[in-house]
Amino acid sequence: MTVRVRFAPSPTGYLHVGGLRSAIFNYLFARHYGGKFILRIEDTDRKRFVADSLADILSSFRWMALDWDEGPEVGGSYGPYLQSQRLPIYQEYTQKLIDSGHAYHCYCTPERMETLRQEQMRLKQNPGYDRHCRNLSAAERQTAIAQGVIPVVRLKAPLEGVTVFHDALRGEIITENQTLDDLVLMKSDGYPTYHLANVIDDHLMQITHVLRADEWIPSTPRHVLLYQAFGWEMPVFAHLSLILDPNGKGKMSKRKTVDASSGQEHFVQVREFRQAGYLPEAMLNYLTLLGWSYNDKTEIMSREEFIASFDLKGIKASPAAFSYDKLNWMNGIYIRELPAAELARHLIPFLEQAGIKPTDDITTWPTLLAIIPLVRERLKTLAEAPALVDFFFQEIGLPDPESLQGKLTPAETRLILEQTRSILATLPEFTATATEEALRDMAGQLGKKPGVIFTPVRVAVTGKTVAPPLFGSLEILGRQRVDERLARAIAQFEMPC
RNA sequence: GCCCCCAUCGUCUAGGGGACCAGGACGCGGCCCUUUCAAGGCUGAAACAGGGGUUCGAAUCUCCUUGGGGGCACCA
Repeated sequence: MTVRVRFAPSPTGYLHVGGLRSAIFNYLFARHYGGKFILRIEDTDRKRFVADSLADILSSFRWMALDWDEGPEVGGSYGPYLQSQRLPIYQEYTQKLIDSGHAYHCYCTPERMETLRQEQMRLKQNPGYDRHCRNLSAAERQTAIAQGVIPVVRLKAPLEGVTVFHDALRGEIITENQTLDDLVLMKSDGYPTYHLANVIDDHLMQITHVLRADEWIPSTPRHVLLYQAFGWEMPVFAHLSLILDPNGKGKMSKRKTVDASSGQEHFVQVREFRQAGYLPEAMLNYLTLLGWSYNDKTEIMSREEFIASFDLKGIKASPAAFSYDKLNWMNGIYIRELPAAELARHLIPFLEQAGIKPTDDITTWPTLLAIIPLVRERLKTLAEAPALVDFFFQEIGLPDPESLQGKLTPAETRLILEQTRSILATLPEFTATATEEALRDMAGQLGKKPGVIFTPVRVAVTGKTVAPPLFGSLEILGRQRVDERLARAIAQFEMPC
């Protein structure tokens, strides 16, 4: 039997990082066992439908290189893979349930359901359908139909006994049937609910393993009831623990937040991570290790290594808090491991978005490729690059005198800048080693520590107190531009402030 | 309120009766390297939620308590 698993998002919003992790687990599981990874779109809620969310899901998958074997845009022999295109199937199977006595029409209006719910809350009873229509007489049914009420179809859940299912991660989960109510299977708009569509499709698509989020555990017994009503064999269930907010309090938020103390933005949508300059490889690595582990040592694993070793045994049942700190660290590692040309290619869109055009004017401006060795290990995300390298590609503003000075006096600063300018102007070769040697000599002659005199030069040339390594930067900027920037910095000290 | 799930350093985790006065990683502190910032190296602080069992022996098995999380829609 070949393994067949699915990820089944509903297109009600952009793909969430929690959903992505479920997708990754399914994907790795399928690839490990040489099975099929199916993408099915559960678009049965017409009210919450978001038009471009399907496109977002697909593009997020492509970005992550989670290739699906069956689903939208690739097809497959168990389609269609959009539930909205499978309505006749659900109707057919619903009728079977009605015919076999496992389901019934319910004519209760939304208004009645609302008052019922409020009454139950008032009496501190458990909310749930009171089975009002479960045993309607023919006359009562006729009256409702005559009034033009469009019914829903409900499952006739057993009133006593227990429903048991086996979760691959947690063992037996037993539910008292009296805690289950008669859930809606078919809505009055003719669309199935998740519960019905999910069971029918998993069966028809021959899904062997259902790896889905923890939050589905409470409704699984109802799914089991449906499998039993249809007389179908159940898939293996494995419920994945939830991802918690970084503080460990509650399910990870659906909206981006900003951490008050660190200022770190807490992204939640896959597209946000992408825009913030995280690499898909890092996301895959981090997310897989959030809830699954290989051993007590390994932190960095490639996709191939994950595929080779991923299975249900390594999955933890307890929820896990998302750590942006650790993701940042890991993303930095992946950035550093990227070949220079590859990193440059990744960086270009981020630079362009910041108004930097690294490909323009390469005769007068430096090439991105030359800069990469200087900045590579300073990046945690791609989005940090523009602020670090902008001075290579565009003019800088007038350097701030206080930053230029550092701990020096204005007179000392000016002297250093002037001497630097004249020394660099006479250097036969404008290389990193030559400029460094020259400035170190100069420091010795001035009786200053080298680091002290590098500061004004750095600020003059880069406009920043924190910048890539100075001498490499000088070489890339070139003699003429360095000279111009030194001159402008010196001018700062010619007029009294 | 009712039902369900979970429980090792702040966080992610290793651990499945003796190999553990609990190992790794992120983060945090210190030192080294160093032109700033990083990166890197070394190093330090930091956990078995509590209480009953079972056992010669429990982080590991069991029960209870506590804590945390999730679910109770004509949403998925």
